[in-house]
Amino acid sequence: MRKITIEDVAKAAGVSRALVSIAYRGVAGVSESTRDHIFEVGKRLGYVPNLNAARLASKDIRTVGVFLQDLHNEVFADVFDGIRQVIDETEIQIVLAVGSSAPGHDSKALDTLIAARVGVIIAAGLTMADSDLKRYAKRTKIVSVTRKLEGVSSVVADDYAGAMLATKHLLAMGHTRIAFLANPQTDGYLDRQRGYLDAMSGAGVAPIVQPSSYVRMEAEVDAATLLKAEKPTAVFAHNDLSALGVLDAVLSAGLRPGADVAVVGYDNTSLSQTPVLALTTVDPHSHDLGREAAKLALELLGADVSPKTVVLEPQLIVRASSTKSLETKSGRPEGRPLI
Amino acid sequence: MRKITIEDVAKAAGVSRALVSIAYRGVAGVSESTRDHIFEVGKRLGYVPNLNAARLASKDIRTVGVFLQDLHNEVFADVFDGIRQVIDETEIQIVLAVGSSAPGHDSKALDTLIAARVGVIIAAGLTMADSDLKRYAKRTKIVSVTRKLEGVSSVVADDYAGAMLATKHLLAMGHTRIAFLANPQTDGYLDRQRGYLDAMSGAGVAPIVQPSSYVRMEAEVDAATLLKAEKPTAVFAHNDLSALGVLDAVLSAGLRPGADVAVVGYDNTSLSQTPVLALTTVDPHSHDLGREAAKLALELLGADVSPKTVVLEPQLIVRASSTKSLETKSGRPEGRPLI
DNA sequence: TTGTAGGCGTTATCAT
DNA sequence: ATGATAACGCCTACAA
Repeated sequence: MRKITIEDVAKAAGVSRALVSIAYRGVAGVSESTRDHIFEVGKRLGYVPNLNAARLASKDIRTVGVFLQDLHNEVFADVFDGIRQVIDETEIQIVLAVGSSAPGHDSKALDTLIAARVGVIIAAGLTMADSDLKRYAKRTKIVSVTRKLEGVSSVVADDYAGAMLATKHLLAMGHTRIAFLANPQTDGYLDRQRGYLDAMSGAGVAPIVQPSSYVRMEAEVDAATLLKAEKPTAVFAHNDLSALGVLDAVLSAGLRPGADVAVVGYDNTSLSQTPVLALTTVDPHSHDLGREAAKLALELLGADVSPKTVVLEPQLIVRASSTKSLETKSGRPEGRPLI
Repeated sequence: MRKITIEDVAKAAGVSRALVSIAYRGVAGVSESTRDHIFEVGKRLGYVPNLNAARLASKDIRTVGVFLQDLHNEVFADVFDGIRQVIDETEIQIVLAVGSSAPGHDSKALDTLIAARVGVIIAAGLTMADSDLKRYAKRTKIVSVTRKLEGVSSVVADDYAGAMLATKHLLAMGHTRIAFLANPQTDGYLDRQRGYLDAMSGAGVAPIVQPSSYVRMEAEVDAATLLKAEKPTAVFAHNDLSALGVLDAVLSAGLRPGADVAVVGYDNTSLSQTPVLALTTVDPHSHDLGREAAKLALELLGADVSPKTVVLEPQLIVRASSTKSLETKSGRPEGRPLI
């Protein structure tokens, strides 16, 4: 089955290749009648434009590249939904590249996007070093999502403020032994930790920081260590996935989440929204981050806009996992306790 | 900053374009010394091969397209990991396209892949009609994952057997009022329901089927309806995400999962593995499905292999959510009860 | 091992 | 509104 090309359609429709191209791109320059005719012929022949040829020939790129750090973390699915919602309203195409929980995978993914000659890259969750990211930004237009860097257009939630909210919530609940389960210190995401530290010192309470990772199982182990060594009455995890690990550790220790140990996550993934887990968390509005990033990317695509940063206000979502008074079994509007 | 091309590298290195091409493709035909020299020059100039041009020019495609139904369902992340593990060992590129929980999105995604002229498509979780899928299979080489269809190469777990295992497990636990929370009847995935039905009729027990969807929130509502109307002592959900909804509904009804109502899911996503949820489920070995699919795709890429079907044996994973005897608070090897 | 030249399927510029 | 014709950057025989 030979691939049919624009020429086949042109010949069959009795017009030039140029007209077929114009018709399929949806730009002005064809009469309605011939356009309809071209489409009819094209459909009959089963013509599908060759994107490779199109991208090679076209000057102004009609493609945005999207990088997502990890498909196992639903945050990135939320971000992607936002991106797609905006992009789908245009004629622009998306090329997707994904990393993994392993570091170093992200520069490989960016390389793929660059090799595809996308007009702009929306990168969500980069963990490469600042210097590397800046080097990439020099070669290509980049919109960084969730990761802020001077000189690079970025769309972020105010993680510092979000972490403040979460920590202050725990302080207000009367906790004094509040631990922070941290992400790797080298990944460029330290605002949550800073917010926690400043909220703690602002209240004159000693901080407890337990280093951990992005993997739930490791978070569980680290949380178990933490519980045994520090006996905190509250744990604030750097994201929802890790918070799940904390819940596990709390249960394993024979304690009751929400009652004996308050647990707070970050991201407001659908996981935390589940009544079974009822995880108190901070909502960075991931979907909106994606939307904003896409809008910014579209601007970038058109012209050379100077770097811009969009910051969204996070929101604290209080659920049963951090609410001691909720330890009874009675029904409640915002979720249910675990125990 | 003008994009630098293969010609720039050739000129700077004092060789022909062909040699540079050969060098970068990693095929035989260059002396080691000149290859090193070419790479050195290329790196200095910041040369990145243009994939669009490469794909346009090359006869034998070095690209596989991957379609994933829904980024919000971790099963597809597992499948993708398996695919990538195999593909990453080759020089072959992956082009990714994703659908959504909304139907009809998948044919659009496949179109993108076809437009990118990938050599073969690995499609995980297609929900289009059989007839549509067959039509696509006529135009392009397709490996269907999780969805089996005659005449199309596919890699699947034996869902019928898996559902049998799950249902028989519940029967063995002494349940007689076992309900099945079903996926949409139009999506091409009915084996799980068939397995359930046959296991039930085999035991001479009346089945209870509650239609539902892929969205957790809807599953929760449907499960609530089910609990009230049928008062089942066990619910087998078509996948883990829906099972989570069932857990929610059970708790909302003031019942205890595992003790009052046994809950079983399907997929063995990391969600179900979490001790907090401790969800009994069926493991379709998603990662292996991805691996097998990738291997098959690589074969297809090389030659015109006739359609082949790979079937993996699923495995029942028993956890606390379906084990009545686990309703105490004592420690246990496989997870912990919810209550 | 190295170089030459034609072609891949579009887009874009310039006429008409 | 339509058509002719260079690019676009790379691959691939083929020749040397």
